[in-house]
Amino acid sequence: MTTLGYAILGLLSREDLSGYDLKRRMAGRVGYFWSARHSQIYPELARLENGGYVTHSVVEQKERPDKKVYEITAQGLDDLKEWVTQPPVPRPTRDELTLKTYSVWLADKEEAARLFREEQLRHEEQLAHYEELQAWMESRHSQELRSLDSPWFASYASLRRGIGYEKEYAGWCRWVADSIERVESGPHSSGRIRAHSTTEPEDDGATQVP
Amino acid sequence: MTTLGYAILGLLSREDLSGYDLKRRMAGRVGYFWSARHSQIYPELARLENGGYVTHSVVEQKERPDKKVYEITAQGLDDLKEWVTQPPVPRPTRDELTLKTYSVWLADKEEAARLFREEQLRHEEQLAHYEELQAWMESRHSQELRSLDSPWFASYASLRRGIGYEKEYAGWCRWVADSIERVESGPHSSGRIRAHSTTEPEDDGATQVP
DNA sequence: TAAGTCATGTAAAAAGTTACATGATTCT
DNA sequence: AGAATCATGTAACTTTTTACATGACTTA
Repeated sequence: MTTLGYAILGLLSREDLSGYDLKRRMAGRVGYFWSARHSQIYPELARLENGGYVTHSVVEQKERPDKKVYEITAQGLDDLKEWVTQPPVPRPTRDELTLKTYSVWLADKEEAARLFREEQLRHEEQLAHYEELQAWMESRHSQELRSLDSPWFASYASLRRGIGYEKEYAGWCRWVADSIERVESGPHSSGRIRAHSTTEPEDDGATQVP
Repeated sequence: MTTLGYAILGLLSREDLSGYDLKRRMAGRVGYFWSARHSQIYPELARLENGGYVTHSVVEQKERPDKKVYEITAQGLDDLKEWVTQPPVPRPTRDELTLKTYSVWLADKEEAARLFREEQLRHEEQLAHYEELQAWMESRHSQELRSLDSPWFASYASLRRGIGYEKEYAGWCRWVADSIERVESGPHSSGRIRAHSTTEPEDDGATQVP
């Protein structure tokens, strides 16, 4: 079973949904931490059904195309429950902005400052959006948030991760942008630095910087 | 040009390296925010050379196999500089632990608490490792850290991102684990909640929770 | 009437992981 | 003697993205 499969089961454990519905959930909500396009969702649903994790029934609609509504099976629910507490398979981080940062010493400083200021804004906007959701949940679902068996608690816990992530990311962007703007017209070193100096320890392949 | 290509160029802008050296850098250092296996690195180096971004020379070694040492070209350096300040292509977040959290309401609470406690530890260990590097950089390279044109500044800025990320992640794990442990033997709601209650707004496909 | 939503699929390409393959030297 | 390191590649597979494909109905 793939992680995408569990993402789908996680949604179906809360409500019965069509492939189209799942696509929309993967754009917002769950999409904040796991996303997929419809071209990935439809084949995955077929695989899940083949494996006995979900079943579907065709719902005929007037004025709208018919749809296949998927429901999680007892087996699917059991598998999902099991998976939740298994340690996640370690995936390497891939963050393009941090990678750019690693080469920012080569870049035009004005453009670099603009980049980090822009990214700071992006993350602050996302944070504001999350905080709206948080306020809404805390006001309208304060009871359920305290029950570990409620999906609202689970949603809330995930949301808190998003909030912490965006807050930290925005703050870091601000720090980088500030650092660049402060020193922008300050003292300069003489161009590129290549070939390590003698004070640097030899590379043992694991513990060195930069 | 792929992001992996720029990751390689970012390393080669600092020192000339063989494919094997690059593989090691991608395991630590740069690997903290962009990683690749050697099976991806060797073909990418060939593509980069084909495009005129790098050149190589064979270095014969006694007692060790000969190696190809790659050097960045003027064109490669220009391209890298340009790329650094371009806004990163938005990539969807994929975080398996947060996805698991979304379904944690279904899980055994004792096992769930153990999971988040373990993950907290993992992130605290990574944080400790980063903070060692930080202390080392601040003591041995305090001058270069203030120069925007120094690769040490760039490494330091990237490292600060890693520190913030791990600190926030560990803190969130602790919060989840604490939440579960505090209420573990508290009041229970009656099993699964399916089919949304009437107080929930209809899904407009973008702004709803959970 | 043009754009957008609802609805479901397939195909091709790119990116990334795991496995296959080889061979010398060095450390335990 | 066996495991690990140095060194470079290819092949197969999985995952993800982008593009192709269709068609009815609704809103601007």
